Amino acid sequence: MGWEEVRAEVLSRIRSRLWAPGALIPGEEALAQEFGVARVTVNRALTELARAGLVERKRKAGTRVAALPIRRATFDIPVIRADVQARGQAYDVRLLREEITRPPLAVAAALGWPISGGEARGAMLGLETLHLADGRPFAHEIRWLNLAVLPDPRPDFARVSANEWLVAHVPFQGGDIAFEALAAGEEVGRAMGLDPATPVFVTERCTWGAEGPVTWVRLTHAPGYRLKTVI
Amino acid sequence: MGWEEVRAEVLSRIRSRLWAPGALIPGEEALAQEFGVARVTVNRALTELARAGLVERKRKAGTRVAALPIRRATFDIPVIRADVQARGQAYDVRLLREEITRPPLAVAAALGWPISGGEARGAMLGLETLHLADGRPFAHEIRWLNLAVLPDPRPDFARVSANEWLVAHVPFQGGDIAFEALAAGEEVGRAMGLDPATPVFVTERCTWGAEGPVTWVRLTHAPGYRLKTVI
DNA sequence: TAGTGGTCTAGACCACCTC
DNA sequence: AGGTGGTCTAGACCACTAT
Repeated sequence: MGWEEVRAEVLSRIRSRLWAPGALIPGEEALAQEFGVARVTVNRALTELARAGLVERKRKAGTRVAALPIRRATFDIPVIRADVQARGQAYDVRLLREEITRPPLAVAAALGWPISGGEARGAMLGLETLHLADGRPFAHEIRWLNLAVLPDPRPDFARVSANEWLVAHVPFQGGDIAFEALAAGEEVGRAMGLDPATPVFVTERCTWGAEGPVTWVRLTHAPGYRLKTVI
Repeated sequence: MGWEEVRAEVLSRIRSRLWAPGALIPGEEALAQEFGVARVTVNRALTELARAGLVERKRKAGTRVAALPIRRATFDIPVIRADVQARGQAYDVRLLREEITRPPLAVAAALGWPISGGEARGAMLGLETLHLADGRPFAHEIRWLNLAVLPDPRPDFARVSANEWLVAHVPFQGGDIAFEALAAGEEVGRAMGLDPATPVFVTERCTWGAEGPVTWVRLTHAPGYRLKTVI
């Protein structure tokens, strides 16, 4: 009996409500004995179930079936070029704007970028990019980059996607991502050839490295875009 | 040196490009020796990195740094009541419609429900629900339930949220989930008090159990909704 | 303080895959 | 066919925390 079988057995007991939500299940030692495996094997199985959100584990308190067995899903953050090519379409990028200036307040706030009044606020590299699939607008990208992470001279972002350059060259530690539905608006609508009122799927991402903010990105996807995953 | 330290060290070598994207890194045995730990400890660390999408592991071929270090994010599928209450708002539900009839073709197709012509297609339980936060529309839910998973008599879904009843009573094995941005439309707009053209964030979920389809849900979130997670 | 989960080790066998 | 990762075991110690 391997750890996957142990996990399956425990899972089935949870689903059959033999171990109901909120209930305490036997300790690792007891389960190991019952299943005839080493304790580490049970530990591995329960750790996986805990990661999936089906049980909650606490030292001394033991393992409980989650009161509300929340489902946890994982998805890969799309890399646009790969995404387009996976659909069998031709990928192309067009750099619409590139300038060094101070970012909007909302961007600075999200990144924790100094926003103290007037001149004190630092400049960032602002990029506006249109991603094309088979020549048609696929996504519109607004990005602000911390100049400190860029070499001098900086990469030619008209030729290299900023995202791909970053993942390959800038170590980063974490960030956050948010999804929402918005109207395209004037600026993006014009760039993508959409009515400003068109509902669009928007992804916003902040990334930090060891030495502070790296980049802020807002991706507006063309109508029809669906983010899918398996649970 | 524990497995987390090993993971951190390997991660730092990847980020510093000492081990560049696509490169083969030393085997577990070699790393274990270098770090002065057991091979299992290295294994644990590398397994975690593989799960995060930073390295790719294959037997015999060894471990490689991912060519395009895809970021993988995980998020908890929101449980509406918990979601609302976590915002410090009062939660309430209103059941707008409950009927046993044949689901729309799109729903049947998504679930793999028999759609052979006319009478042959089976009926499901259709629910339309409005979730309220502090008395204001928070989300609109359209749900189709496989009658075979329900007891007789069936639960009073005017009092118990279908979602919460399901997670507590119906074993399920998997499903998929998709997010998109749409216009609210006539029906949902009326229920939520929105202009039909309002962009809304929509979640669609299919769930299967051991004995076939369990449920199909379409959640329309009120404007301003953001799905957030950390990467 | 005592009990539970978290982790480590050394050795072993196995499954898979590339060579 | 051989090398690599995947897993198992038995025993041990540690860390956290409920009591």
